[in-house]
Amino acid sequence: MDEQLSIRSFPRAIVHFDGDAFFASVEQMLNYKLKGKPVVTGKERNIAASMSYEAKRMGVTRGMTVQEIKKVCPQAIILPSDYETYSIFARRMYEIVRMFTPDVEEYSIDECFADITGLKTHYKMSYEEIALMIKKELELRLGVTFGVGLAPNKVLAKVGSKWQKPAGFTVIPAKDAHIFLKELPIGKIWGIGSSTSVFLHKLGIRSALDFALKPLSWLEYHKLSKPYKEIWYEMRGEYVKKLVTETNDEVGSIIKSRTFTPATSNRQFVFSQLSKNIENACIKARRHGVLIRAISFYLKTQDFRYKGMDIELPVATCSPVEIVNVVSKYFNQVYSAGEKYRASGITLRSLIDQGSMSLDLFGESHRAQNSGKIFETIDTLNHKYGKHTVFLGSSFTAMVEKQHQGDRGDVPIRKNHLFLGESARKRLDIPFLGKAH
DNA sequence: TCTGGGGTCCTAGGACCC
DNA sequence: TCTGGGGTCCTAGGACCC
Repeated sequence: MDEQLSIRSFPRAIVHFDGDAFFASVEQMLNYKLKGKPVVTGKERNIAASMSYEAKRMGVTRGMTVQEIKKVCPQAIILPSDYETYSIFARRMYEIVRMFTPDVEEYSIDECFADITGLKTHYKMSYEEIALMIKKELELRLGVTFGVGLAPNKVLAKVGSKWQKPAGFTVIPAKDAHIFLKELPIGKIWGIGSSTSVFLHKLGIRSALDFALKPLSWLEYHKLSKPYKEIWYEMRGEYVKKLVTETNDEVGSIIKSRTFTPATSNRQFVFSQLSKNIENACIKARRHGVLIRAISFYLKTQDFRYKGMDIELPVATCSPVEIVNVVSKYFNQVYSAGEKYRASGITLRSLIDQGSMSLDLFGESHRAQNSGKIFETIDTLNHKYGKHTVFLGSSFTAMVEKQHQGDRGDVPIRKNHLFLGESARKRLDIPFLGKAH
């Protein structure tokens, strides 16, 4: 029954570190009054994003609304997420692990992988002892506990780090992999999502072991693609998925999207939401010092259908005005008056380093860059006087309108005006920079 | 669980070229 | 002129992750 998977030597020692209830734990670490209490983050969205173990014990689960949380756990302390602080803790986590080995993959804000292969002689310790030593160091220095898995590869290390919940440590040698995989529904494996789970279920695969025991020809027959073959190899104890140890701070794309409640068919409102997303995305692009050569925008209908367009920009830019202009040209091809929309989003694609820009024959990119300079100045203003001090006229509705106040479709807003936000106007005692009509 | 927000990677298939 | 084969590049869309 417990047929063994192919037994191999232990060529690699991969460790996965997974911060327990990371956001909530960081909050508890920073404020001793929160220790031992049910802490939940995600207040800004009214949805539980991370819960301390005290809150979990009371029945708070991920995705629960604030009202539901208060019902099951009236003492819950609900805090807004503070990603900047969590990121600082994440960087410290990477640094601490790097004190032991340079081969570290910064996988996410609360997880990383480390390759400790070959360090046994250096530390005069077993791999288990080394992994435990790093775990202790992390917990001591960060004040957050970690789930840790040690295995011959990333997939099994992931299984290990989740095996025992708070502060667990689980070693999965290749020869024992079947013991763990037998207990695990296939959908719990990293990289096997709901779609593939359904597909595999139809083929009679229930546990991860069911999948691992199929021959490779079976995977090929059912046209499973490369990522699934890699997972299959790793479940059988092989090392296939390499650690990504180069830290690249360059971004491939930038996405900004926002849901508005309730869903609406107000064209101006939807467009201004999109405009605001474009502004926010461009702020991020400028912070990264990149220019944008292509974009996608989409609207999400009330019943969760996506409609969108991909557009190449005439010039590379980081100016939201350029992009809002382009989007306004195509907006009606996506928007239909009878439809209700619940969200809009923008993706900035084909990003290039600002330094590498060259002028075209007609000085077009020069114009775009100057426009970007204006927005760098605005970034400075916004930094000094508060977020959203200056914003585009096309975002006006999104900035000031409370949706419930009803349609304001009759307010004429000029697209390319910059507005000063409320707080700055008060402080500086000046009217709108550009007047709406 | 009727469903946030920000990302990456992979594949199929079309366009184009030799 | 017709036909076939093969390679590269690009994009749309799906799937998955935290």
